[in-house]
Amino acid sequence: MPRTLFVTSALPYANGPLHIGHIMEYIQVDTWVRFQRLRGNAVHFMGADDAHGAPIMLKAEAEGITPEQLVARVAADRPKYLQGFHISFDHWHSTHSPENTALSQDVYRRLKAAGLICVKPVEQFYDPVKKMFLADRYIKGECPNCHSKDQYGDACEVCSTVYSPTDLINPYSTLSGAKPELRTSDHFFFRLSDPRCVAFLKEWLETPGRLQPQVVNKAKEWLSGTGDKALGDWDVSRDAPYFGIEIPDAPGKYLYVWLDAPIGYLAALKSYFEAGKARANGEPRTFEQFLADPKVEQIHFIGKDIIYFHTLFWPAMLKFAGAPYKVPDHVYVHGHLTLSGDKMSKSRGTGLSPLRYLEVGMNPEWLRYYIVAKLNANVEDIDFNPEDFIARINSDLIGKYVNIASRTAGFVNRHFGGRLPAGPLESPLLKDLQAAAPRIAEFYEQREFGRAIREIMGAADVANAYIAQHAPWDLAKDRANDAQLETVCAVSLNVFRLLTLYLKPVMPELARAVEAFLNIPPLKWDDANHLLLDHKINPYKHLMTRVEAKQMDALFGSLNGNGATAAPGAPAAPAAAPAPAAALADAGTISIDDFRKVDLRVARIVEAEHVEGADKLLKLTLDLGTETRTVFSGIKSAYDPATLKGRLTVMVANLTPRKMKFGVSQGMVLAASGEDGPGVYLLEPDSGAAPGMRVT
RNA sequence: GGAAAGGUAGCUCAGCCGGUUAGAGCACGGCACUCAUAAUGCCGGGGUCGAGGGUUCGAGUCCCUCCCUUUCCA
Repeated sequence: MPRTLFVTSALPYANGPLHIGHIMEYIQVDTWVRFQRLRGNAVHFMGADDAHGAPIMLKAEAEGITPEQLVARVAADRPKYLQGFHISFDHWHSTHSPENTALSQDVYRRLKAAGLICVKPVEQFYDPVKKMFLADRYIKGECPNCHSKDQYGDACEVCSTVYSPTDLINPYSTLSGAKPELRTSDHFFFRLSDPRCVAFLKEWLETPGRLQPQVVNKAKEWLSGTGDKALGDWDVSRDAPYFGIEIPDAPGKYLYVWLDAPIGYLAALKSYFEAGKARANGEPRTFEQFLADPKVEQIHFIGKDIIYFHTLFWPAMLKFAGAPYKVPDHVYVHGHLTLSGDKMSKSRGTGLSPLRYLEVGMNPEWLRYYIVAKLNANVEDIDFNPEDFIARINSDLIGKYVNIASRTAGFVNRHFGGRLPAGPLESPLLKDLQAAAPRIAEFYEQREFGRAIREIMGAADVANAYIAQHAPWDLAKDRANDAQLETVCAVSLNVFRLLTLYLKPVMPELARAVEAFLNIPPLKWDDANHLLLDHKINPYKHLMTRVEAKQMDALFGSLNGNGATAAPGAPAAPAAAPAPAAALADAGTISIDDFRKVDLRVARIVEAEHVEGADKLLKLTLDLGTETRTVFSGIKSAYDPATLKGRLTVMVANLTPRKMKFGVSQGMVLAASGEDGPGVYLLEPDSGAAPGMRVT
């Protein structure tokens, strides 16, 4: 009996392009989904942009466009990535959509009717200039503990003290610079602490097989916390102005983005049904019928950073909204991707750019294979290591797997007119490999991808030893050996066919090429039960190329070259320019798109001060028009802080913030300097430029 | 400060409920082979399994303490 699966990946925030972390998750889900399809299960794989919230509203404002325009622009960018890495979503939608508005308001009304929404006054900082309430991250001030300046409203990055924004000394809005005032406003809360919710969640969490054990432990920690760790009610409203969905019957109040975001899963599904795509995919029922069916498995893949929302709020929301809403059957959590052991920046996506990966012409299936080979069912981070990547791809895929076909297909074409014999093939090797199908399937099913790959590559090793042992090149020297030669090649190519099937969830395009080579219809999992005999194959063309070190250089070039070694916050980023002529020759060229990635802005130095204990750094406070930044810059030798105040300069505004001994540097200012002689010269725009202007 | 996960060969990782000389792939050395876009096969060197205690006939595997990494929480 085939299963029916409604599968989602986490919705990416629509304030910027997809980064490698998203791609890693998509590769995991896509592999699992493709495996399910191969097995004959019905899969409806949904994705969408998470389009609401203050950050998007403010970013759009800073760019002088509407939030709608911003999310539309970001959405237009998605297919490049999804198609590029062969991610087979059945539908992609947005939380900024009529479907999501209707569903979110519906869920809200039902929760309210169930008595699970309450109103409480909340006192919060308000920006009188921007005329809006401020989330903690938009408030800065002096740490009440260590008195470091410019600390965020939730915690001090210097002394790690945690406090609330109201504890800050001399707080200011990072949006306008204004002094925020405390104001009170009514907020709506989802009563997660209601005994009904707690009882339900306990049961939901403890259902065997639903969640990974580590995830259950984590969620239960939150659920059963006492005292100040007790599970609190969830503030689900925000005051206007807010880019989001209006709360029914509450003018000026909007649903918090985290309420409508997961409902976006359902909105995508609804849109998919209404567009007729579900029907085209073999699902005749309506959206409501489908959703309400307890046999439909609702499965969410997410990263470990959002366990909280998906194991507490989300199931509780669905449960108490009632039919046709249904609680998730599974939430599968994965770890993050690190780059040679270093954490990648989530927001900036530095490190490994998926777009660059595609642009330098690297094969997307290499990355799919590499990531899948390292994934397991645990909530563990996996590491991307360039040398390891090259070794793994070249040795596993080209040296072992593809090589099996490459080294035997020639004989079949030269000696037997491209025809495989009628058999039967009595081969323990093939028998074992066929017998491995259920085991490998179970590994895929359980998301133990690394084990599946080990099993598959182990078989490839055996096959190569088999070929070496039977030496078809020796057999080919004498026609008397034809029968044996034919058998060796037929066994080898049948091994290759089975390995291709087992790898097909990971490398669909390669599998397609192999199917063309073998002249067969698309492989399904059940095809492991029989062999390919008495069959004409096509001439072999090589199926996959090796990774070259220079491709990795191209992928990471700009990072390994100078960015990683130059002290962030220091001026002149490209390592203290040597002889200019040489530097120009060595630098290579970049595209205009590469250049556009650098967000250069005019900034006014509103504050410049010495840093105690630092012999090169000055601490600069920069006004960017819409916000202020703190930047540590190595220009102490050349400038007296007093002379810098009020001057305009140019800064890199989208540089990953870097924690330094003295605080966090949120960008860098540009300055010229000679080879090793003295002198650092701060850049300054011509008169008329204003803080926040882009430099292009 | 509390919690979780992890720390096994140069690199990336396996090692189920404790059991004999700790494994694989890559890298490295030697040999073989030449069908395959130098791919493949065989052999080999290489690990005090983070440190220190303990339980046990026996511990990488269980218990305690500590160190390091990453993450979460207040």
